[in-house]
Amino acid sequence: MDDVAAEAGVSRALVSLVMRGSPKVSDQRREAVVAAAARLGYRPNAAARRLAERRSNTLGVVIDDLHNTYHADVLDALHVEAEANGFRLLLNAAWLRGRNESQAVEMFLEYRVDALILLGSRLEPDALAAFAAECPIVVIGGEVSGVDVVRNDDKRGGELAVEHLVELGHTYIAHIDGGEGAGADRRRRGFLDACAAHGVRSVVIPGDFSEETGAEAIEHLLRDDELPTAIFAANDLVAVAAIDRLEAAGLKVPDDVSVVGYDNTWLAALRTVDLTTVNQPRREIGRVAARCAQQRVDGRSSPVTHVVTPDLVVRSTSGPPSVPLPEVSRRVRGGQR
Amino acid sequence: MDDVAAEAGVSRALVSLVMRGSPKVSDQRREAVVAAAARLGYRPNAAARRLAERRSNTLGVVIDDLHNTYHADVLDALHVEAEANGFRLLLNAAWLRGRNESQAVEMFLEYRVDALILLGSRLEPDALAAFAAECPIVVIGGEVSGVDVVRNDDKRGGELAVEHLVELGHTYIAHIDGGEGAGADRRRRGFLDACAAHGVRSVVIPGDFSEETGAEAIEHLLRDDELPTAIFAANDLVAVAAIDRLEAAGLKVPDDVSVVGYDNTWLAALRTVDLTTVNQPRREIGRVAARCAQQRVDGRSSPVTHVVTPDLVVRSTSGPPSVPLPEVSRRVRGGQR
DNA sequence: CTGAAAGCGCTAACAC
DNA sequence: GTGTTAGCGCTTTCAG
Repeated sequence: MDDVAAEAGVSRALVSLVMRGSPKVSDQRREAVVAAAARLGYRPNAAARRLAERRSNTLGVVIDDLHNTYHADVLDALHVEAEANGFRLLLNAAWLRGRNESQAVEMFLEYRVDALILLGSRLEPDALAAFAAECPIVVIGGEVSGVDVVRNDDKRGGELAVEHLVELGHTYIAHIDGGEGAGADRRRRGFLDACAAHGVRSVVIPGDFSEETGAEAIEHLLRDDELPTAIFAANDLVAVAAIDRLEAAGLKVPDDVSVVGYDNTWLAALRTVDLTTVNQPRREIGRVAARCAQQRVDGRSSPVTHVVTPDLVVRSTSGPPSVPLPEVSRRVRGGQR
Repeated sequence: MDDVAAEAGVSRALVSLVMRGSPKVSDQRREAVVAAAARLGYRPNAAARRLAERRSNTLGVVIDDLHNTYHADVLDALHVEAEANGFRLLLNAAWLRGRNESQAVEMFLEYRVDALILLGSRLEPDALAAFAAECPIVVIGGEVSGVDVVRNDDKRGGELAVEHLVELGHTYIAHIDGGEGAGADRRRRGFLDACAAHGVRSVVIPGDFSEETGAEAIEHLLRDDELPTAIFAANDLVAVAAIDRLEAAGLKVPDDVSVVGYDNTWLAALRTVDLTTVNQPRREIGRVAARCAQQRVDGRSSPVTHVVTPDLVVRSTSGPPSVPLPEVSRRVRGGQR
């Protein structure tokens, strides 16, 4: 830095001002400094800067599972918003399916990031609380208390799926459960409540968020006397696996069975798949999370929970049930179109 | 740190030694220091440390496209290997499809990472060279010179696909090209060379790595008088889109047309898809890249290119052609199984 | 093992 | 606008 100052014929302080874009520098000198820096190949040292400054202007983002493309969309929005607020993003993935999440968080704590954003955290509440005492934390998609949380309204999502199917005329709907997965219990709750509210029969098949679950659930259903005419899966992957198994059994989707997923992932949008699914407004989630972190950095001390509203994306895996409908329902169906 | 030293009743230097795990500290004192640190909630400041140390013990990883799940696997391996060598990984995604890659790289340069790993870089050779002058760079999947490169042998991959199809008895094979995509030209080269070597008819349909390409290519082929009995797609996504379009046209895969993809992504492994595809040894790629970076940090100055060998994963989208085969070939087919 | 001292590269006050 | 003076929190060196 001294070298740059010498090269530009100014003081080191002036160089410092230019480097962080202060407005109170004359254009002439600014250019001289920039030119000198370029000539010398000077690049400010981030470590030194953050040591001298109080804050790092950096948000640490820990991603539970990089394989989940859903996270990527949230990150996009997060990045745009963070950038707009003068923050940089530093990522770290919690490899090995959550095993190293603490490590990832601690690394960022040592880096003294201004705030931490956890995408799909599996941290124990205790561990999370301990970390939250050191640094503002925003959890996306989680359910913990004591930290900021941004998530979609899974219960409403479950309701949306059921409402859609009921409107199509279905009267017996199955739900393939997501087990311990994030939001799975709320999705189930929404499913059950909506089924009860609309007076349709329902059944819940236990499972998790995996592909195997989808196939096994169908096996399970096929053993019953009566197959539901519609299935609401805990997420898109399960839905796709279920469809695969249904078709292997000679059933047509949506003619014989309708299937609805959750998350509106990249997979659901594939034309081969073209899955009707509940969409999480990822960009909004990212935006809200970034703003949330910003506010915590700016001093707000009490954590809040933001719930964003999901919506339904109707594609080609849902349709009216194949059983002949009574005249009345048929008219309703027509009105739907 | 002074506080911890006081609390533990030792010198600050000793605390420093303990914090970075030096072996020449008695267990007794070490424990005293650790306990004191825990009691005070002390956490070393990474910025201060890297300012004082020469190196940062950190590798910066820039990911071109987080939506590409292929990268996630490479990262896993990268992380394991880096960790084993005492390195930490810091990620940054080049959002907006390559537009911000320079920014991401510069950020890491300011952080003074020991080396940079670029996953799927789209940087101009000039820009890359400029960065490489400041910090060792390893490009994964690229093709540039002047930096370390780790990539799979795309040409061999193309050959593998053709060899597999020829063994099944195919005599007219189409290739849906990957255009400007990474490695696409080499895949095409391998395809053409192998077709020539085995004396089978070939046709190349231009495209890129997108889903649209797969569908359009099939439209294109359907307009011809004679449909190839097998298709080698530039990547898995294209292959899946092609299969979709083929089936929409009433053709069966693999009965009427065999399809082979490239990359062995998560998508190909989905049971619904079950795509025969060329597999890139991601873990090996990750491992080699980490080792490469390590060596550069340790002093090796001349960049090298590592080419790892792909292999074929045979699944259910490839099979013998439907046209009746002469007796001779039929026996070959049998021998294959 | 300790204690002291110097310095990593930068920012931040303060006077000029 | 500019130069000066302190540190930021840690590592490192070196004598004891």
